[in-house]
Amino acid sequence: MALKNKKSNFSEWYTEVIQSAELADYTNVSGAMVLRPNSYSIWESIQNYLNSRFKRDGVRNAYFPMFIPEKLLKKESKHIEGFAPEVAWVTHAGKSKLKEKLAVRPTSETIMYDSYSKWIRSWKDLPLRLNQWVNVVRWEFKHPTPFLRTREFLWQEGHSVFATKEEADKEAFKMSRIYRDTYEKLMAVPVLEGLKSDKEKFAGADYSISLETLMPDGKAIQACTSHHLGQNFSKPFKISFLDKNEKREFGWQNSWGFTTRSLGVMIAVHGDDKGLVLPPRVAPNKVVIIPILFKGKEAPVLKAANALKKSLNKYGVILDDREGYSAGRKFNDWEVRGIPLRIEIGPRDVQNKSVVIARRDTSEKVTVKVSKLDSTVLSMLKSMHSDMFDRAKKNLMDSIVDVDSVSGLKKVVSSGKIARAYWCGSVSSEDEIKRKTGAKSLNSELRASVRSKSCFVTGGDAKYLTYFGKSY
RNA sequence: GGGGCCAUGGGGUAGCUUGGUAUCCUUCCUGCUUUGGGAGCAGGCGACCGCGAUUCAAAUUCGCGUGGCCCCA
Repeated sequence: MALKNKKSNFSEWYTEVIQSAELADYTNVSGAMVLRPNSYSIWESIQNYLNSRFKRDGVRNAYFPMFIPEKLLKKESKHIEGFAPEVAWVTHAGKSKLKEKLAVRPTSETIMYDSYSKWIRSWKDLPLRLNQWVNVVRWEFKHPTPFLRTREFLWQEGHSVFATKEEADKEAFKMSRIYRDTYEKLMAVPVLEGLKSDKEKFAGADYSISLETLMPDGKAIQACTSHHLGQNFSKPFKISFLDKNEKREFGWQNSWGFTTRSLGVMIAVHGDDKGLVLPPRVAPNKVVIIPILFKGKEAPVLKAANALKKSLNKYGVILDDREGYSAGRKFNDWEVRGIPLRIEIGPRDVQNKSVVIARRDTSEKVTVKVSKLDSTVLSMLKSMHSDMFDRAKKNLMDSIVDVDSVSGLKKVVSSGKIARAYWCGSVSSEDEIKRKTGAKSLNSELRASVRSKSCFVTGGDAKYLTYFGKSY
């Protein structure tokens, strides 16, 4: 069963990869999908990585309820304004109507900060930095796509309170850095890090830092976000403390989240016409061993294959000793699932004390002596990661085009690329861009010099060097 | 937000115009023979999205619902 061509028919290719690699499945509820073990185990790799980074930094995990009373959700006006159209409500228990309807969390600022206000009394209680791994529900009416846009998804959301704005600022950028490492060092996905525009920032934030990248169909996608909330929530939620001078102050807050959308981005960026290609560091199983069995000569090959499995166990090895399937069939089975390295061992190899190793991303095959297997596997996994990242990075960079007019921007984004321009950042000019080109701002460079540059829309002073694109 | 297309075994499909007990491929199961790139032969399990209407008879026509895909903003 050959897959659709990724380049010419991305969305069908994407759907097919997800089905044939057994990553996810649809359910009877639109936009609610099953994460099958093949994708959930990748999510677990991401969890492990993020948890270790968070904990090393002093963040602790907790759990808050999924039901948020209506009046809590409404406490911060911009926040509820942004989320209201997508909130799913619980209104009944059995046949009886609830006195106050309950929101199924679209995000947990409001329920967490209600607790925070009770716990924080003194400067000694700060900083408070908690994270939770949960599901959230946002009842969108755009077409759902597995991982990329679903009505229920999994994420981690971190929520912190600091005594000063400076500390909060520092953390917001640090978290963005951790996310960037997760994409780039774990998943080999290059991203653009930058500031969201006033129009596109999180509902209730002072500013949002995001990571953005480009999908193979030429649409950009927001990969994750880290928000500085200022005192926008601490005031209505009364998160205040007595400082060292016995003065009552409101806390400075951040929230930051990383979702299962990242799996979709990774699948799309790295997959090819044979199926999924897993970056080695997220792959729960990095190696599959396929014994080549000939009738009457099975025993020595299987014995050698089992010995290999034992010696490579730390990489998470699958030994495919299923009977009745041809070797070629097994090759294809594991290629669809994206296992980074395949080791073939047959009678010829047993004789020579060698094996054949094939790389999933390049299809390159090498024969190595068993004595050098461990070091070869290690170095192949390493170069596979960096090659995958470099290829994707080059592709992303080649897709960025500088423009200095709205018509120029339209041309670039219509050709499936990302436009970059000096920009004033105003909501009105972003509305104009959207209307004339269908593109949105993605984010703006954190460290670009904009001195004496003028805005490509209004001609006034530019404040940002900004990326624009059609987007998910 | 606006417009268009579609729904048939686990996956992919034919049949629909012109109503008559559903086609083919694949997966899966059994057996034999195979295995260095999706093996072969024989046999087997498995389906018309839901509700209603028209009709002797509905996968096919009509209405409503549910779900999916595409295009435009």
